[in-house]
Amino acid sequence: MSQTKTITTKRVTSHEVAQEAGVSQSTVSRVFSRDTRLSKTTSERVLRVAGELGYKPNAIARSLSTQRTQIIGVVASYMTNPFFPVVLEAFTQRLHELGWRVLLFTAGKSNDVDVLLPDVLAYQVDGLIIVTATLSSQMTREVLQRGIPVVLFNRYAPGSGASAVSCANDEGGRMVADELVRAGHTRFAYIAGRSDTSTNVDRQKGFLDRLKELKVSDCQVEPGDFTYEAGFAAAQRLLTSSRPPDAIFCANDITALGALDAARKLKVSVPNELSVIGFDDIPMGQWAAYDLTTVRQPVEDMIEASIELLLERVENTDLASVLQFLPGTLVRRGSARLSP
Amino acid sequence: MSQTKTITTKRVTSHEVAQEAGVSQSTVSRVFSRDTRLSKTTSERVLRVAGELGYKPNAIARSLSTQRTQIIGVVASYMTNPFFPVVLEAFTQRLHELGWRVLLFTAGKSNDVDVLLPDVLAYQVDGLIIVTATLSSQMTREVLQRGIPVVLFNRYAPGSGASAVSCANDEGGRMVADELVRAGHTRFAYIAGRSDTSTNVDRQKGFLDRLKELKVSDCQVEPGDFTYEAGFAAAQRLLTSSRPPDAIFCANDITALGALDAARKLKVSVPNELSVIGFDDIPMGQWAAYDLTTVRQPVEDMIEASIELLLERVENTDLASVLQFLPGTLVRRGSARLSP
DNA sequence: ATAGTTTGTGCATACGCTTGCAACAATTAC
DNA sequence: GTAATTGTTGCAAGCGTATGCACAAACTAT
Repeated sequence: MSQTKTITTKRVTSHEVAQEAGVSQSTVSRVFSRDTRLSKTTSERVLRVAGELGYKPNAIARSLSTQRTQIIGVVASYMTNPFFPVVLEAFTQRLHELGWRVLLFTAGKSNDVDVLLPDVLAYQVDGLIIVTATLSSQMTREVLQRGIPVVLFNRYAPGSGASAVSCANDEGGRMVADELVRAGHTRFAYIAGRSDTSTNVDRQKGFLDRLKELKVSDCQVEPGDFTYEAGFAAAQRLLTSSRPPDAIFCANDITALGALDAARKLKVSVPNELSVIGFDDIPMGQWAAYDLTTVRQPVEDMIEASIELLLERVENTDLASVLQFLPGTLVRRGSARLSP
Repeated sequence: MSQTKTITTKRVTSHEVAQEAGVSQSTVSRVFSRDTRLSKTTSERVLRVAGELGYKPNAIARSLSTQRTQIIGVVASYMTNPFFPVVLEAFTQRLHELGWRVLLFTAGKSNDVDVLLPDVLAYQVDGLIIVTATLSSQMTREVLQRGIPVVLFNRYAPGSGASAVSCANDEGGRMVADELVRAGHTRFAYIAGRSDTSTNVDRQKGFLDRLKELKVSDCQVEPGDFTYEAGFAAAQRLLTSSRPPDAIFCANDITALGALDAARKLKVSVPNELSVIGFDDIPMGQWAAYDLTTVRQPVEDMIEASIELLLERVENTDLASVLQFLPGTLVRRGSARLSP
């Protein structure tokens, strides 16, 4: 009378597999932990039975037992800046390949990671990657004290105890200054990002410092917040001012795109009358409408380095924190008039 | 001689809190489960002690005990299409507000969710949201059989047993056809997305069906894959053909942006000579350079509906699956010449 | 043949929490 | 005053897996 296999929701446990295969639960466990000393025969039999029953070890139970969740908490937001989604996707994929899972956290409007963190910690994440926002030094200490290593991506906080991987932003800024001056530009502007980020501070400082070194004093700084809208507005202000710049360096690419659109709207010819350079190298920079010259962050390498730093410290909690800066490279496209 | 508080990594458990507070472990547990019948005094004392010791209930242990992880698995990729990051961020945030956590999965190049899923399931997620890619009907059945409800977002698979929330794509396509015809366009084109997605199929079908109903037969269909590059290439082909269209409907916004850039490059005036309409309403459509007319997906409502559908089924596994289609709305901007 | 190894498996406990049930104290009813 | 009721708390048994230790069997070495 068995018309169909009854749709029992009951989960299959290692005990049931053990019983069915005529071995102990520990043996089943060992089969799935790839414990060595196990006879081929039992091992195969267990695997076969497990397959038939549709058994998969319960990661939660395993986590409780091993004191390791294999989960990495990732804090990321600002998804409207195309740089972050791409980074998030790459992190997730790579970590997955390496056998780790990603618990995702998004800082809301408040951008207050400190509020999120207790929830993250409750899930006993083995490590923490912070792609967006910063966390208070107090919170960082608390996390690290629990033995959970933290890696900041694309930002850093020296003395916090958290490791960090970032692009060499100051050098990037200096490089841009060099190139623009060398190509004969004379009136400069910098459209800033949020002033409370190391990213913006360093890019700005590198750019301005290098200009000063090159005896250039003519550089206006417009405030911004890393958005397209800010870039558009700032560029509009600059280009309609009494003394418009002939070169604008933007805190990031999305800001630069805004600046380019402002130039287009004002019929300022790029790159003849105006050079625009961004920072990040997001995919959209390559679009025909923009063809953006920019400083490329070595994203792949940065992610690889972040993961390596993190996992090292998951294995060995005693390792000291490390700040790592990877050099960016100038990508020459059509939005800036540069010497070859 | 105690120079500094020793940095013991040892986690604080409810037992320690219990001991310190002079109560049983169960009492501590009850305090944190907001169990009612508890005297104010003990409750407060426990909370105070817990605070001093920095105790937070271990969510993993709790999950094992309650058979509920409070974790929702989310599958999302294609982060280069700005539509998805925004959706992902919104999902994450909303679920977090409601007390759930998000385990993120990204389908790699292979786009094969079926491979990922066992890993997802091992973590005993309480529910599954699939924003990107589809999973085989066999896999769906397997998941549902384990009592894990699945909601597909922005796609659907009738008969699979998975619930789904999607925009009314066919209606959207019809609406676009209506508007374009009404405004007097005569030569139409559709730049498609990936042909194996319900999203593309329905938008295309709605558009073409409605054109036919309106006795319009002049409509070319160009293949595409939901990317900017595809939109650019397809539009270029169309606009340089012997009989270029005066209206292009694109499978999604990012494709439409590519089409617009192709038009700009070819000096085809928009919207005078050519109308372009997209689908999604991504933030970039509002940019000055594009000012894209498009069909807006009611993302907020769709997300809210998805979550409601999912959580209902987490509570009550017996509920039947539901397909829900929410109407999109036409956002009139400058990229299309339409009647008011 | 005997002692010493190695190999393969089971037993039992731990991981940190939830929760049904029992027990006790405090209250109320009579 | 005793009995019934209510309000608080503790006891103990899970949840599903990992793993140290013990033990039996199968080999080596002598």
